[in-house]
Amino acid sequence: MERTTTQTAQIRLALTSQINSGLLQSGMKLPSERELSELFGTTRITIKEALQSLEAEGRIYCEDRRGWFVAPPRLVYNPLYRSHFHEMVERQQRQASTRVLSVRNIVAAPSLCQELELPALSRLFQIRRVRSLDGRVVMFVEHHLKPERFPGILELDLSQSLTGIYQQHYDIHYGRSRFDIVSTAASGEVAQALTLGEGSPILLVSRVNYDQHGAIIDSDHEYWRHDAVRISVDSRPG
Amino acid sequence: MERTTTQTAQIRLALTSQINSGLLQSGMKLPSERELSELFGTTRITIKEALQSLEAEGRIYCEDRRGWFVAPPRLVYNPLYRSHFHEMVERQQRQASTRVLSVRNIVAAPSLCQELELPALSRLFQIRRVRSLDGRVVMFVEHHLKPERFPGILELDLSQSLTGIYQQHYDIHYGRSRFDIVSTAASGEVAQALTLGEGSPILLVSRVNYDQHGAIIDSDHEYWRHDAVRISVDSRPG
DNA sequence: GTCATCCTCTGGACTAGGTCAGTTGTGATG
DNA sequence: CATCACAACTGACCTAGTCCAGAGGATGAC
Repeated sequence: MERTTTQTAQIRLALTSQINSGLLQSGMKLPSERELSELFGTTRITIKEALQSLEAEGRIYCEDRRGWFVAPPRLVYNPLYRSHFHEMVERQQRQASTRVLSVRNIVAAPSLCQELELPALSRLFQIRRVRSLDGRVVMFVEHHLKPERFPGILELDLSQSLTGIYQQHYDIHYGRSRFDIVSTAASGEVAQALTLGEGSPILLVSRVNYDQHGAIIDSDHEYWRHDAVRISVDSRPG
Repeated sequence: MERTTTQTAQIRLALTSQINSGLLQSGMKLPSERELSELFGTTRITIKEALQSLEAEGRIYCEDRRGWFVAPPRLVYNPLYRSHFHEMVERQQRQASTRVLSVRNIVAAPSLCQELELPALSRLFQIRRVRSLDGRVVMFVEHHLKPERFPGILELDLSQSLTGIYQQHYDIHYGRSRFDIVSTAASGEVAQALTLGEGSPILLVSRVNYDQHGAIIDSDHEYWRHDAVRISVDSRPG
């Protein structure tokens, strides 16, 4: 009974080398947990632990009751530019799509009032969308807009780029922006939208956007599948 | 047998409300997994799952064979300024410390050559350090410096701020910087240095630093405990 | 051809234990 | 009073299963 490393580490190693060698390619399905447990002569719990640590590394991902898949390369994303998502994705030779989940006129939660420097009990437009990369949902985003700046926006086709709509319909251009990144866990609607289990690690990018005159216009809360993105910031853009 | 939510979710809820209410304060130890499993009438595996999801959320953290603790507030960190770590921490009314792990003259790995725009097989100074926040190790960092720019630096006291040493001894000041953030998993030395299990989620901040003339001077790879930090970037610093 | 139905495969959630290896406090010993 | 050995406690790691619900394909009625 050798114990140079743990069993979990051995399974992890075996799978990573398969991926690195190209035998398991991006998007391919791994054998089922049951098959793997037989293959490695262990229990599903041990297999699951190995799989979860590879998931944490961003090498593989899980689709609920469908199986485990090799993770595609990360999307490179600079949150300083609120660029058109589709454009950014296409520049990286990938395919993007956006789906609107809901559109509402809500009373702002306290944390939102603070974030957008609003008085208590202000109203806001809330837009919830999911964005996919090569057919896989990678981000859930919640936008909150100041209603007085965007009359009638909720009637437009919001599966387009908001940046584009702002420019074309409201003559608003982005200026400064400010963002925070925290590594946290999916829960509730976020978990559901990203088809993740409750408690899966995700990356939350919260951004407050200012217009060309320095006034706050809206905020975004982007919940990214942690393995789908590489955040890249340059203090002096080329 | 009620099944409004899962058992895991109930345990998570019970613990979060205890933390929110202040009954469990920052840094306090939770009961052991065994105690909790008795308390909630379930098995250790289920308890562990709940604990891990709270860990992913950043509410609690685990110390190897010591127990689970309530996580302290996150450090706010702007990687665009390579500020003095100690200064930054103290501005946030926290306590910082740095420990040097190793100091070496190495042959650069291919990925490093690329990152620092070096020819193949270049030599580099490598400095490895861990940094603590209020006594808890929160970050493992690996610096790679161009040797020709820093003669004799390996003989200095490297538990100080590198930024300070650069300024005082070499008259080098930071200009532009560029950084990437990916959410990944701890392994090997990183896991050990941060006293994390293999496969625990961490935040890797990779930075390339340029001097006041725009020449590359060094790079850092910072491996952060994911629950210890909030990355915060403002495109127009106040 | 279309659509509902069923059946199989998947991971999700859970039980009920076990051994091992660090960590820590306690108490005896010098 | 310091120090060292030891026992108790901790999470790490593992076994060997059960039952459930969603996803997806095959099948068959219309």
